[in-house]
Amino acid sequence: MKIATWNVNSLRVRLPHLVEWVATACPDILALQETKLTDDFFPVQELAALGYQAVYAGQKSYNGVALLSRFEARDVVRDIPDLDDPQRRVLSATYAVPQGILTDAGTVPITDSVGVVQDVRVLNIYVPNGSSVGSEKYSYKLSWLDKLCAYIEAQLRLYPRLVVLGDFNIAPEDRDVHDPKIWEGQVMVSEAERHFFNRLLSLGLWDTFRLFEQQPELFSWWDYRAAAFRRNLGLRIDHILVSPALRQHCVTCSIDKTPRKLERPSDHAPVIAEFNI
DNA sequence: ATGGTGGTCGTACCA
Repeated sequence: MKIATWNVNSLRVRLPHLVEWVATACPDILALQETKLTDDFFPVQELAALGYQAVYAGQKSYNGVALLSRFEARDVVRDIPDLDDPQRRVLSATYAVPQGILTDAGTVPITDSVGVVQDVRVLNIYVPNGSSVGSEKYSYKLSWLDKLCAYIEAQLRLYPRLVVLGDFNIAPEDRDVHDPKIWEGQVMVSEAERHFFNRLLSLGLWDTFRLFEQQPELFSWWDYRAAAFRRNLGLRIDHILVSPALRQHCVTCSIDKTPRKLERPSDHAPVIAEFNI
C-alpha cells in the first residue's frame, strides 16, 4: 500500500503532471493540497479514468484539499470540528485497505477470506503558510496548529492506524533547511512552529521520512524565484506522519523530484511512503 | 536592488 501527498498549486493547471505522476508512482491514496477550485469544478471523470475515486473540500482561488484513492472513502470529514474556519484546509476519511502483497506492479490484494481488510484513517492537512513571523497570518497559523494538535490527540485514541499527511509549512529540523542560518527564526522554521511539529511526535506519530536513511539536503519545496530548484535552495515541509501501528509496516518514504523538473511545475514535490499491508 | 516567480483573476492577493 502506497500513500502520497502533493501540494499541486492549482489542480486545474497541474492535472497533466498529476496524470503522468500517478501512472509511474501508483499511489493507492494520494492527498492533494492547494487544489484552488470549487467542488463543482473538481475533475472527477478525469481521475476516475485513472482508477481513482475522489473526495474533496474546495474553495475558489485559494486552499482546497482532496483525497484520491483506489478504495472507497467513508466517514469523510471536511474540517476540524472545534475550529470555525472558512478556509478549506482539512479533509479526513477512512479506507478499508485490503491486505496485500508488494510487487513491482504495486500492491496486489490477497483474495483469501481471512483477515483481509484493515481500516486506515487518513487526515490530509494544508497548514496555513503564516506569511511572516509576527504577522496576523502567523498568529492564525499558530492557533490553527494548536487546534490541530488537540484534534489529532483525540483522533489517535479513535483510530489506531492513523496517517496525518500534507503540506505542514514547517521544516522540523535544521537538516530540513538548505541554509539554517538564513532561515533561523523565519516562518516555517521558527521555534513556535517546530514546537507544534514536535508535539505531534510526542503524541506518538512518526515522521516516515526519518524512519529511513536518507541522502542529505532532500527537500519537498523550492521557491519559484531565484532559480531555487536548480540550486536546491529548498525546505522539507511536506510530511507523512503515522501512528505506531502503521510505523511497523512502513518500508520506504521518499521525495520524488521528477515532477518539479517539468515545464510549469508545482513548487512542491510529492512525498510517497510504502507499507507492507 | 526591499528584488525574484507563479496561480488566480482581471486587482491585488497569496504563496
